[in-house]
Amino acid sequence: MLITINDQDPRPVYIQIAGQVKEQIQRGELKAGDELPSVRELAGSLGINMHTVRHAYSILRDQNLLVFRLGQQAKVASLRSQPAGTKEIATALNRQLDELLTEAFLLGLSADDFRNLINEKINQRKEQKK
Amino acid sequence: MLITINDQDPRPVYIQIAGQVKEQIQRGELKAGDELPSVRELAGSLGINMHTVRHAYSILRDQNLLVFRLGQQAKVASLRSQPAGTKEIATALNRQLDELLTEAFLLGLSADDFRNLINEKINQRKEQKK
DNA sequence: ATAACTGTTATAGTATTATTATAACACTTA
DNA sequence: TAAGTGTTATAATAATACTATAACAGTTAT
Repeated sequence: MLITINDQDPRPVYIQIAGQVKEQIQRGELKAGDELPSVRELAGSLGINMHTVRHAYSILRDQNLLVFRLGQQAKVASLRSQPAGTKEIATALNRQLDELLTEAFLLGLSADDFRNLINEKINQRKEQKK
Repeated sequence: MLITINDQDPRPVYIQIAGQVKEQIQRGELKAGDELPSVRELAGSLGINMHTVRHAYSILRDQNLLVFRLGQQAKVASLRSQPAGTKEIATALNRQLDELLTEAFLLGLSADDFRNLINEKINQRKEQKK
């Protein structure tokens, strides 16, 4: 669990932490059931307060990415246990995709350029899996 | 220029404004050279302070989306006049695309699912242009 | 020229949010 | 029982966001 705080980053610390943990989950570096460092431990190693870490974790719990149980460390949630369902998340994905497309076209990319870019990235991932 | 402030939104007002203006530029509702409402005018209609609007505009200027000239209202920048060049923006696009891909795959989408989704969206845009 | 607009800069004060500091509580595990 | 979890509560401090005024420098139209 490598978490760093960037003083130059204008975003609050708890957002930075939540973002980094989220990324590690999305990248598969943290898998369902994996334990996170305790709020006191992470806070200690980062030199910040316990509650700031807790705040970060709580946000991810609200997004159903983490699961808390009293007396135990926070764990990465299993994907199936997302009560929000795929529906809402899919709409979020749609929105993000729309934004990305407009941005790409703004940059002067053609539809084919974009398709090629996508294919490149997909192939990169396939190779990494090998 | 329809700009609204959502009190429920945890993000600061200047971020909300900057975000909405940015979206309108990306959607083509605001085109290069279009004038934005003056900071005093927009602030007045939103019931907020001049400097808050200015802060929002300044962020977009730093992103090379707006151009300021003393004595004149802020204008939407022409895309070619982005000194940062396509390079940095392209890396931002790359990063966003990576995040989106991981998120999509997390949701269980296959590579083909994703390609189909992209194609649908591209076709939607082509139809809108007609 | 002048009046009425622009954005710019400066200074200050207030309001809100983020962070820290302590402490006690409830629960789990060894 | 002891040492580790997250939880809750309260309070104080630090940092950020927002407002309030005012003056300045440039533009545009009268």
